[in-house]
Amino acid sequence: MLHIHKVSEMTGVTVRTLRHYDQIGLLQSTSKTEGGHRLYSNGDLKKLQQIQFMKKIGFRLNEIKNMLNSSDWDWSDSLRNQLSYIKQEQENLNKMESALRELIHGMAIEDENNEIAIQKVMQLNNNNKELQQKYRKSLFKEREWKLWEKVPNMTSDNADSLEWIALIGQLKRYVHTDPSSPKVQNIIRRMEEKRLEAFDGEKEFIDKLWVMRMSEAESEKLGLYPIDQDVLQFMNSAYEIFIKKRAEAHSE
Amino acid sequence: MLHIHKVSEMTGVTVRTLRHYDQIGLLQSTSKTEGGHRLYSNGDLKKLQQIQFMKKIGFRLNEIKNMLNSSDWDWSDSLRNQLSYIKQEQENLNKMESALRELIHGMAIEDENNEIAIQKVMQLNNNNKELQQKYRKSLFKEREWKLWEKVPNMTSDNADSLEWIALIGQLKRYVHTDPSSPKVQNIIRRMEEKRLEAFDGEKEFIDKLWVMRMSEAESEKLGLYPIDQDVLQFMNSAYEIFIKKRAEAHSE
DNA sequence: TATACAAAATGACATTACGTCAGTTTCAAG
DNA sequence: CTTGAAACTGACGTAATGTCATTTTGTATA
Repeated sequence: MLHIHKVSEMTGVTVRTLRHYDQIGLLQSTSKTEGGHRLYSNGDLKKLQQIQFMKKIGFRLNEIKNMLNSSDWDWSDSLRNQLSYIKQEQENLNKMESALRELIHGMAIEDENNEIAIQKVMQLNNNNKELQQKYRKSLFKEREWKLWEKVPNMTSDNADSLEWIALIGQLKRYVHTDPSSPKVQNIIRRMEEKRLEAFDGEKEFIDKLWVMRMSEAESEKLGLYPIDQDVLQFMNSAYEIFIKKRAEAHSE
Repeated sequence: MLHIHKVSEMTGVTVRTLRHYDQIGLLQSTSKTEGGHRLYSNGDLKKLQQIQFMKKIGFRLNEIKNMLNSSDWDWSDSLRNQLSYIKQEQENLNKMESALRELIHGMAIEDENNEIAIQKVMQLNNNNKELQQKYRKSLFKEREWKLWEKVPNMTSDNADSLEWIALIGQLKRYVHTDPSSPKVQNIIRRMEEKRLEAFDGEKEFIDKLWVMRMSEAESEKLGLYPIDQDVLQFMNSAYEIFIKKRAEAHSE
């Protein structure tokens, strides 16, 4: 069990940052002293290492949080991913090196008209961004895959799960109608009710469904949702209307 | 002459970012159309490339601005620097690769007790930060060097410059006294007067002196000021007192 | 056991480098 | 001379910390 300063020292992550990660629930120390001092375990260190990598390839903290929290997470898988990423990065740097050399030499000779070389160098930076995107995508996909693997299981032995599937199916039918219509709002209300009463293995599924709803914007960029984009978007706006209406009802 | 969208396309820097750089005076397009559309020149592209690199190694935008604006700036020098940086980065990645391999293998065998390996991997990240620091430092130093190269020149043919040197010398003598004392404040006042009446080549020097004053905090971290740290710090606090007093005098 | 002092905590506000959006103006092409 | 794409200018928003002020906790020593 390590106290916060020690962890900071070992990993180079500032104390402030660790506390922030705790606050947003990204990395909560396994235990605390009576007085509330954070005590980090070995597993916490692993998680932190994960976080560092995911940050490096451009994930936002809340995205990282979602992915790490979703129980199924394999640290050794991730390490292999990291290794492969590094190798790609190496290649990229090699390209960068020759591009720079070219530019330097070109300058000596012509000193102008090297726009093309400049472009080359700068676009290699983008290359890097693309690389990050690629790895983000692959991490995402891996996770999605594991998620949907569970669905058939659920459907087979549980009436509740069947209703979920049904609800999504219904929603699908109304995709091109008004999301504030009573029919749609009823479906949403039912979904919200079910969400609240959910438990156990199913809870996990439903939470994920909700997480997906939340990160819809991001996922659109990646274009990899198993639920059709439009259904998700529709569900999203319908849900927002639902929440708003309920809030209004409450305040009266 | 390229319009903003084209530049964005070529370099992967967003349009918003380019406008931002213009706004803060970091990269103003060489020319504009009558209607105010930005037109970027070849030189602007070079500057942008510079900016990208300096950002990569961790400079803040306003630091970059200061360094690029200070007339003496050699693009080919910088390219060589970039090349050398890249090579170091490659080495770093190699280390990272073997550290990761070690970790992956270690996991298969013992599955615990790999704290040391984790630490290794994470500290390689810091290695990267250190590398950046190192290159920041070297860029800084190069610039400082060019700056102080000018001082003898100045002193030789200009009474004003001599007074500057003298003022700094005087300040040095009072370093361990009260910065709000009349003696010190008089020196500061004289400096401020001279700063305001400065012009031409000298102006450049004085501006730089002031820039240094401003970025004292940052430079302390780097620990590379040609003017002794304590003198600068002293000058800084004395100047702040001076400004405050003047403001009070005004408001009465 | 009391005391003192480093290190931890919490909370609030600041900062950097953009993104996003809204409303307006400019430009090039037909 | 119009018209649509692309540029412009604000103004406000955001993410991931940094910074600072104040309070608590843990431990080493008297």
